[in-house]
Amino acid sequence: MEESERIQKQKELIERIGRNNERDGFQPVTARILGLLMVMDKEEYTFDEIVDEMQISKSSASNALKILELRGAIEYLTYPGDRKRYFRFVSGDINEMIDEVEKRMLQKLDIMNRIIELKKNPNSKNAKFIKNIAEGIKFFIEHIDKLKAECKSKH
Amino acid sequence: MEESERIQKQKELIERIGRNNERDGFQPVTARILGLLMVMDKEEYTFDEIVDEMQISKSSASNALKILELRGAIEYLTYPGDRKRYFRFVSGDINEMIDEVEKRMLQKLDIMNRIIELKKNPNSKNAKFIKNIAEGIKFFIEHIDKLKAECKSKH
DNA sequence: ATTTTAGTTCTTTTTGTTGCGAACTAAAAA
DNA sequence: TTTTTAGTTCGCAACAAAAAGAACTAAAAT
Repeated sequence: MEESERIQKQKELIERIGRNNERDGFQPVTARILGLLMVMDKEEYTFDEIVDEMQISKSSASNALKILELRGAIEYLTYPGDRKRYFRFVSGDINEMIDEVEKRMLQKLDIMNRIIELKKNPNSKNAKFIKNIAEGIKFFIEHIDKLKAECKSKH
Repeated sequence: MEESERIQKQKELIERIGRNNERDGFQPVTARILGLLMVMDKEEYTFDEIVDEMQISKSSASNALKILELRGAIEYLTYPGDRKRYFRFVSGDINEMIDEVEKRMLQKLDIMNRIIELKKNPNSKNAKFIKNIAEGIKFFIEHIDKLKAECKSKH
């Protein structure tokens, strides 16, 4: 593959990652900056390089970078005698991802249990449906816990 | 607990479920109608009852119910000699939920692999980070598959 | 001391979403 | 045949979210 073609494909991938990250609650510009820092060969981008590369305003860049840093998705470093910040992607590990999935499942389980508690007739078809879902979620969460333990012992 | 208090708590729970469902990509009214059909004791609501209960316009109800039906979250049935549709919640089972989680993980894995493919230097720090995430995701997906198999044999 | 650099913060503009109401349709009832 | 019922569709107004721009700050360079 030619160099220019490869870079073109990297740019397209940033767009795809951007859309994917939006589903995790990042806003468009933020989502794509994270993509940039993940796919390109350059490992450290300055503020101005990001503004330039993404064709966005300084304010958008400033806000996006702040959010990404707070979420622990990126970090920046500085070099002596250079006032610029150098931003780079930080790898979040698999445990964090699993925790995220588990947290959402726990929230859903909590809701299901609350629905059941508030049912007048706990044997209605609807109540049984909900109980069944709650059982399934419980099963899933238990196995996620086992998986996390396994994951920890492996590393 | 008194009857009126219980119903009050059910209404509050609908609001909570609504916010939770919004995170799954449902819009506010849609998210809360799904909550209504999950928590209340009444198992079948007509179009007008939903309009009435949620204090929304017919058009909002119409659109929300269409979306919920297309997504397979609710269904409706009719009774002979009665033109009204009776809507009710349908339980999606745990396998669907697990599939959903797995699908998103597969998308992420695909993205990670694509990033690695397009790297100029596959041994850069950044590339190693990405490889590490990909490994973790692969590990997770494999265990999800085992879990699904186990889940199936149980039912 | 003034200018430049590297950003931040506040305000405005642009863009997108949400839900309503009015007009419509198709079937059933009167 | 006209009216009522049970909805659907479309356009619009109100609102919310995102990004831009302008004004600002603090440190460094000239």
